Amino acid sequence: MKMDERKQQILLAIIKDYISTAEPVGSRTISRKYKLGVSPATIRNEMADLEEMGFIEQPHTSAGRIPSNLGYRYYVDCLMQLEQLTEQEEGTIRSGYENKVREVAEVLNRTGRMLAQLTNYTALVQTPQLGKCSYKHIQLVLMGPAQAIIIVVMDTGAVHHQMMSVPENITQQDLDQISGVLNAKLQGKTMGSIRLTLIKEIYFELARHRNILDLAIELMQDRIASAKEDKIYLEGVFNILNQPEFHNVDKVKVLLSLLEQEDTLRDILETPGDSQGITIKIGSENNRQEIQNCSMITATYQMGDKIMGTIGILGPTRMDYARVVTVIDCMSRNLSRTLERLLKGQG
Amino acid sequence: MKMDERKQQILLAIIKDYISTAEPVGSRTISRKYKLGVSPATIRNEMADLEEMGFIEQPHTSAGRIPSNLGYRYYVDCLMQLEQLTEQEEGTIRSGYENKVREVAEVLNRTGRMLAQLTNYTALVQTPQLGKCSYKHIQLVLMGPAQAIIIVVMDTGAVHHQMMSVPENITQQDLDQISGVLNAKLQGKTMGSIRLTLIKEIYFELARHRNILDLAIELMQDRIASAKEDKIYLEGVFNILNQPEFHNVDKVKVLLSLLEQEDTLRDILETPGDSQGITIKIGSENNRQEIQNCSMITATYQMGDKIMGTIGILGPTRMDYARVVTVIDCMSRNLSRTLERLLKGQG
DNA sequence: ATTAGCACTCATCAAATTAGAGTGCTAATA
DNA sequence: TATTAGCACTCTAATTTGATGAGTGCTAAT
Repeated sequence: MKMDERKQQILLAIIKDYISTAEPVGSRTISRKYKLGVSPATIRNEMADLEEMGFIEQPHTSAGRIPSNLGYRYYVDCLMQLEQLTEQEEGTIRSGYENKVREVAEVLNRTGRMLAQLTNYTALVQTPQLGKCSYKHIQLVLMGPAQAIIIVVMDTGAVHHQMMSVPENITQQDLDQISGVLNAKLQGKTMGSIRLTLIKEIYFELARHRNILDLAIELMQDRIASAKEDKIYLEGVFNILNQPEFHNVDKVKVLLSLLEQEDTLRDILETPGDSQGITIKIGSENNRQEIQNCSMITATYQMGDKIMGTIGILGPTRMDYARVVTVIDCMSRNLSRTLERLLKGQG
Repeated sequence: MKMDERKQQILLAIIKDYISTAEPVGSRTISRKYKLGVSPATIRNEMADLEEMGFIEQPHTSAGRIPSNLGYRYYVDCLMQLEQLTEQEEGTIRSGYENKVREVAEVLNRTGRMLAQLTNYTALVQTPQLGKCSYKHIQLVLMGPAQAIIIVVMDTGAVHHQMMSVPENITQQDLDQISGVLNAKLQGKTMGSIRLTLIKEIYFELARHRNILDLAIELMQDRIASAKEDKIYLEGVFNILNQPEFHNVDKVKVLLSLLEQEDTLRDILETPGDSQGITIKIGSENNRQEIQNCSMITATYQMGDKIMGTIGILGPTRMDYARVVTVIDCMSRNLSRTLERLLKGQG
């Protein structure tokens, strides 16, 4: 069977209608609302074909048709026409980013809120991945008789800190000395790029403070790099409760218990390969089977030309793909631009 | 009408039964399950009295009785007998706190998770309130040609940071000088306690860097102190979906949209006066009318003898008060102890 | 003061009924 | 040959009905 022009139009009509009404679409509706110039009977025949081809399905005998995952996929790949944002929406976004911002975290936070608000779905925003950014400044600060804090500033502007124990007799001068050497050796280096030889150099220069160094380097590598690899902001979780597919509390429960764990969020956001740009995962294409009735649209954002993280929208498979793609595209560009401006130029 | 011994016992039975079953309690049930040695008819008479007194109410004519807010209040104030935690639970808590912890944030996070897990309700954990803790260390770090980060370490171990613009020609030496003066003047001072005279002293010593100072002090006072006054961790939100009173999606929606805003969380956690120890707010006693069918049990935690923040459990008014009070009491003590150990002694 | 007995109320559940949307097929039509 | 009108059929969802049973309040007996 071939996919001719008319079949495409009918499929498009079914998908558009289902996206906006959440009700199975019947032949009569199509012939009335989307004037294709043919009678319901003809549409019925075509629909039988589309069903056989796997693009649509029938919830039960006497109901209309709904798109299948394959149908959505075809729509997204071949039929979808992107929407334009309204003047007003563009304005909202622009002013959201133009507003004075000093911190990366704040920008990301705001991004999440705007995404959720503009799409009415749930937004996920991943903070920059530390492995990919480099040390800007390292500072050890004495806190108490045997305690210090190690503060690590990355070139993205992110600041991480961690308590550590130090020998009783250590002074702030000692710590300053250590900080000095660490800075000299590590500044500008990516976390991933630190080699053993470099570490040896540091130990050589600071043989006296061996045990503090052990701890400091362990903290910098393990703790800060792995434990806090990236954080994921969630925004607009309750938006999803407005969708009719989540009027059943059990489904909500499954989803919420999933979203409450950051690990799974990371899993959900992940895209196969290092795909740049926009990725759409529909239903069973998702990494988690708990969200088989959801779709995920993600985009990466970058600083300069390094991809630093991902933002995404989670909604039902019946989501408004055209709109979400437009929004997320616009937002990821704005986000990249803003971050760059924030860090390179002056905030 | 007077509240005699038997009325109390009947009220207690109703409340206990309703807490565990979520179903209206009838006279027959009480006489059978809780052998008070009287017939259902007698209990019916007493129940009519209790209803007139406002302690219980009838959802509809042919149903049993459920406790009213006033009934819960009487229970909590006069009838409730605290539960003991099991050996195992005590163990869980102890080991949860014994595990190596280096950071305040981590301890609080874990506290939230344990609270949610032990009670099966939603846990709220407020981070230490900045206004009440004092500056330990202030550091300005040059980031770029005209940008710096101000890092503020509090005596609680909390670290706050904020980007700021600085004049083009400023050097790290300048910033070190400023940091030095700020430290000398502000170390050990509470945020609330800084007086104008002190600020003047600082300006006098650093007249040269007036504009940086303006910004730094503004940031320290406004931004860090107010914007980040305290953060509130939410844990186990989806636990509440297990409660039959939230089997209706609309109610869930109201609750979730409330919990998604940190401001309202703060509002909800707030207790009238500076009440130390455990506070119970039942139904309409809550600050927000959206949670009139919920109760909130909170406890404060301290460092030394300063009250630093609040932890709380949010559940339906039909929550297991006896258990939650025990759990939260135990947790807040453990938390206070752990924080003290973490900061005073060595982590 | 307590209790047995009884009439009464009301929510809940299941079965029966109805209404309507939508289909697939067939035969007529262009 | 492609399209369409017409019609019988199917199935869901909504509504109605009736039965069930839990629970009450009242009264009169204990």
